[in-house]
Amino acid sequence: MTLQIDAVDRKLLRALQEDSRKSVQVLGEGVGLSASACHRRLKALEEQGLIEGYRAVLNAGKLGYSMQFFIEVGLTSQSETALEAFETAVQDIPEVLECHLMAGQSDYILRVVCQDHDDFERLHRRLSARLPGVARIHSNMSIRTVKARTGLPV
Amino acid sequence: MTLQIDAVDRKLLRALQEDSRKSVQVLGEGVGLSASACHRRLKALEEQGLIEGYRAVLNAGKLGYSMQFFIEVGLTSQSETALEAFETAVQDIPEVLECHLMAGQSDYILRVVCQDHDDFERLHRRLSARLPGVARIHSNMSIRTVKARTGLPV
DNA sequence: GTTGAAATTAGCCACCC
DNA sequence: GGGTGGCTAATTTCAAC
Repeated sequence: MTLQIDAVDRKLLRALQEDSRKSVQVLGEGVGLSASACHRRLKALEEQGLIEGYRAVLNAGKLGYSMQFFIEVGLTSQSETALEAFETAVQDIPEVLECHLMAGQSDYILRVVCQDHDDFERLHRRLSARLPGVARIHSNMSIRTVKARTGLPV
Repeated sequence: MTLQIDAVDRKLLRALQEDSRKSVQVLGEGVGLSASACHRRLKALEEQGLIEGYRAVLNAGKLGYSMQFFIEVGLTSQSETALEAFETAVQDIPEVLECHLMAGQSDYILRVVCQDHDDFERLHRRLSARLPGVARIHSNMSIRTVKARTGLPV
C-alpha cells in the first residue's frame, strides 16, 4: 500500500474536503490542470481508496440534536466475547455516532448526540441496563463545540 | 427557526448523508418524486441551512493518520480570557479535529489524529508547554474505531 | 404537487503530444 | 504525465398544469 501523493493531489483533496461539489473544471483551475487531467487525478484518488465517499453534512442543531456527550464505558470483563457483544449492541444505537476501543482505564469512549433530556435518559438506561457486560458509565456533556474540522489535515 | 421536515425530506437527507453524488433523478425515484420536484426539495433544504455542505470523506489510514487520541485538558483558570486564549490557540493546530468545552472535571476534550509517535510527542509538547493556561493533560489513545457514523440519525 | 422542454454545465472518453 | 474536442448525461430554470 505504497501511495504516492504529490502536492497537486493534496490540493485536490483539500479542496474536496471543503466542498465536494466543485466541478473538475474549477478544481483543475485551482491546481493549474485542465479539466480532463484533473478528472483523471480524481478517478485515481477514488480508485486508490483515498477518497472513501462524498457525503452531505447536516446541521445538527436544526435537526433537533442540541446535546452531545462523550460517554466512557467500562466492562465487567475484557474477554473477547464480552467486547464483541458490546460492540455489536452499540452498532444498533443510532445516537451513538462513534465508538472507540480505548487503551487505558476506560474500555470504550462513545460520542453520542441527543435531542433532549428524555432522549439522553433513554439512551443512558439503554447503555447501562440493556447492553451486555457494562460495569460503569461516565457521561461528559459538551457545553459548546469550540472546533469541529470536517476533514483531515492533508 | 421552526423547520418543517416531512418524511420525504428525511429520506432525502438520509440518502445524501450516505452518498451526496446521487443524481436528483435517482434521489427522486427513491422517494417517489420527479426530478424537478426533488430538486426543489433539495434547494429548500440547502437554503434552510439543514444541509451545511458537501464534503469528500478521506481515508485516514491511507493518508498516514494511524493514531487517534481523546485528550482531556484542564486549565489553571476558568476565566473568560483564559478560555478564549486556549480556544484561539487550538484553532491553529491542524491535528486537533475537534475541541469541546466540557461540563464536569475536564475543561476541554480534544479529538486529535497523528501520523506517528513523533507526531504525537510534538503535539503533546505543543499542548502542554506552548498553549496558554494549561494545568493538566490526559491523553487517551483509541486502539480501534468500533463505529464511526459519518452523519446524524435523521 | 406534477410534466416536459430548453439552456447550460459537467462528466466522461477517445485520441493526441 | 499532460491537453483538445466532442458526445452523453446531468443540472437548472421555466412555462403550464
